[in-house]
Amino acid sequence: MRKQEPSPIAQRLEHLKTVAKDAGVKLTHQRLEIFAELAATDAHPDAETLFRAVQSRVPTVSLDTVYRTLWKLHDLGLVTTVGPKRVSVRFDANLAPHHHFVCVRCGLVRDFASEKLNALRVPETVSEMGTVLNAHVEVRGICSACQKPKKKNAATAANALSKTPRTKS
Amino acid sequence: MRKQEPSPIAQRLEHLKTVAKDAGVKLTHQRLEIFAELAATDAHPDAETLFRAVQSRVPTVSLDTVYRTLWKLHDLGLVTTVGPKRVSVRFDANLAPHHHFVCVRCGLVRDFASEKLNALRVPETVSEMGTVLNAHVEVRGICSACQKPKKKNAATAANALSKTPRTKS
DNA sequence: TTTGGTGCAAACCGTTTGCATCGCT
DNA sequence: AGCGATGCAAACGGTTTGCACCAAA
Repeated sequence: MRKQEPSPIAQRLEHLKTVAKDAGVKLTHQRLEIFAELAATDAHPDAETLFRAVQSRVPTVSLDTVYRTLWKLHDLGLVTTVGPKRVSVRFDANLAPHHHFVCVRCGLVRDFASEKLNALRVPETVSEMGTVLNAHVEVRGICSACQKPKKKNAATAANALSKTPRTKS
Repeated sequence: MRKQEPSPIAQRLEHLKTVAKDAGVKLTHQRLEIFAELAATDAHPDAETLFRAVQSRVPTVSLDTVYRTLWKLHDLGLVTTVGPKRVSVRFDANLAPHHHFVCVRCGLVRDFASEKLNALRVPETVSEMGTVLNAHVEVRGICSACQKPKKKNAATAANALSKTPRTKS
């Protein structure tokens, strides 16, 4: 997946078709529209925003379908979600610069320190987006607890929420 | 979780006292307990988790107080939240490695690319936490739209959600 | 026909808010 | 007394789920 292609959106649609066919899921009109809408933006819309957008072209679509489609695409590894998890707000009293390890399976978030990473500089491009306050690295992975299926105490302190592990990748 | 330091927790509590006194907010028993609980962990608990923890020592506290306290501490700059915003899940169809600029005011999230940042390596410490899948940089700041108070189109495509801007005051 | 997808409405759950009370200054 | 903080319960809003219907294989 290099860049410089004329249309990453088209590519994404192509990828969608491949994966969908491969997985045996139907590519309905709604699903195509929803994915197309999402693939065409980098604004990381939420379900409702996508819903409204799609609705203007497919008036019969329902919000539920948007949700179901998005999670299905997520299961297929075609879309990701931003942030640690689709759950509650999480708080942090550590004001010192630090970074996050996020378990995509259980939602656990743990800090780690790194002088090197603290010192990283962001490209000037970002300045055009707004004033930078700070930056940190977010590492995604599977935490140790989640790797041993024996233990069920997945998140140690931050779970009790895993129903259908929406995780894919 | 080692504590060779003179205890960052104590430091945080000290900071809390200073800031609170300075801002003229009362440091009630509940607030102290809630903050202490949060300051003592790096597990980034959610409100309910903190609630349960505090409850064992202060059986009379209510979940509402935990919420109100946390947001108050947030307003005072004593705690931060993890993730883009305390709102809906946001989706992303961009599977290529990329990074995020997040506006802390309106919640806008935009992508930016950077070869250098793509190449960053995380310290080995992280491996102890779990298997690393990927890593990206999350930059926090104020987006251009939010900086001009004249325009009300804060998030351009990703808002319509700001009620009481919990941001500072 | 069988199966998966969709729409609708109700259920769920995390979070917020109105209001009366309580405690500190 | 005055005022902020708290607890309770109700309200809210985003997300999920059960169920019946529809469409494609």
